Amino acid sequence: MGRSTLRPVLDVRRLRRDPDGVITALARRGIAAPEVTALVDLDVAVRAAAQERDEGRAEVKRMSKEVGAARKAGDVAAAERLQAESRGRGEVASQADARVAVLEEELRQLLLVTPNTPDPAAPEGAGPQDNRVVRSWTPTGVPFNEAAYADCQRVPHWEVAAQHGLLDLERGAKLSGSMFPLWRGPGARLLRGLTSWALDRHTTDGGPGPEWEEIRPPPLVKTATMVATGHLPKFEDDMYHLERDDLWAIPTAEVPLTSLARDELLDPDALPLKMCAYTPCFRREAGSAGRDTRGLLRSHEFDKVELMAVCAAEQAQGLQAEIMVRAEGLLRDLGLAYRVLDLCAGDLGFSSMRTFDIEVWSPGVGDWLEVSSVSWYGDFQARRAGIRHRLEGGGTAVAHTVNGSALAWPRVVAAMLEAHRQEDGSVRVPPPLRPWVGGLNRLG
RNA sequence: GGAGGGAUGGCCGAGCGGCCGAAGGCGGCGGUCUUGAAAACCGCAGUCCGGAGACGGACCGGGGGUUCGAAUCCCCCUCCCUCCGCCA
Repeated sequence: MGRSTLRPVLDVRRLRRDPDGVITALARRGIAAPEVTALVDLDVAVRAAAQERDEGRAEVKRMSKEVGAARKAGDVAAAERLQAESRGRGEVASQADARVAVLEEELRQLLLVTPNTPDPAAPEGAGPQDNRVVRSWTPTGVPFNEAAYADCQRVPHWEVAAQHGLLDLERGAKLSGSMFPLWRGPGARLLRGLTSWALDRHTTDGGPGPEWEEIRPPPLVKTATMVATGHLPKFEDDMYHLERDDLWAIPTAEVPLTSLARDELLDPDALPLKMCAYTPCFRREAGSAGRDTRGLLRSHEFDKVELMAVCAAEQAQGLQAEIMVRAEGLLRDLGLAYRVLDLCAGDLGFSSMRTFDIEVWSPGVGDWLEVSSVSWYGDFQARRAGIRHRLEGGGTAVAHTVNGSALAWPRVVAAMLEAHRQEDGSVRVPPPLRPWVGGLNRLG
């Protein structure tokens, strides 16, 4: 009988082969060595018990065949003697099996909450302050200078939005509570236009590489789907859960897109699987109440267009680079200054090996706002999700996954409302976006 | 919500206590034939775990049970399909 379909995460064999390497790698993100050695010890115990179980079962199988033969030969006495002996062996085997089950479950639970090892190329560091800025871009081509923004641009977007009737946060709160923005009129139109624009860009126009397939996944998913990407069990408090039907509201399209290939064995020529999806994203934001929550800075529900790829190991970093180019291309067309951060080991998300964040400058807020996070997960998620592919020379391998936002709209809109605000208070719509908002060239 | 029927390898589909890791087909790979391709014919080939290997074990939706022995029998769960009801 098989066991749970929820597999571990970190490759146990890697742990076995190179425990010191894993200890060193996880230390970079603050995991203490004893937590890793506990995993190694558990693995040794699992294998010892499994060997005992397997030997017992082999005996039972062999004897059972003899029972069949004895019966056929009409030797009832021999058959009964063998049956009795086999029964004893079977009991020993099932006791060993019970120990295996307990130990395996213990190991699995620990692995499920053990994060991925950072890529050696990820910068050293303990937290956000240590992230490295790898490049930045401004619409003028002049190096970024906070002082270069005019007074008319230094108005926070919630004021700009209120001025032009783009957002109705009070009524959003009336309907659903705070941090549930309600968009109206041209604001709603702008949001819809951005989504169509990005989807069309990624799924039809060239850009680097062949196009991405447009997907519209369900925004509510089962527990197994949330576990596959690493969002459960560790981050349960950040998720909306529908008790009655045991469904979870997705925090990002990454969740359903990754599970598209869950438990599948893919042909090599099907790779890379390149998917693009718009979805609403739901986040409880437990513990972040009052912090950076004004206007569109942080909300419980927002729209995002996501790019997600399932691929072979050697394709992963190229795809990560492609997603970066695509996400940055949108920001350039929107004329927004941005910078790219190479996240340090200590600030990396749970499942990630290497992540680049893209942040736009918000002159009204006076800060950089994260609008995209582009991550390479190695085989961490694919191992959980059971996504494998065949190899050209025969055999199989666990796939790699890569994804990134392109883009998360509320903060992009925030930056647009501020950076594109004119002397007269109106907001200029960037030309590339105009065909998607009915030719509208200004708000207000 | 009510009533039935299903879930088997990469895919489709047989099997319904031991000779079944599992017929057959499709798809894949390697040949033969061909100027080349197609067709036809012949052959090879499941996945996972442990092991240097020999080899051993697991896997027929998931979990549990019966049995010397389970894809096959029993129980529970999940999912899918059909019909009825309701409905954007």
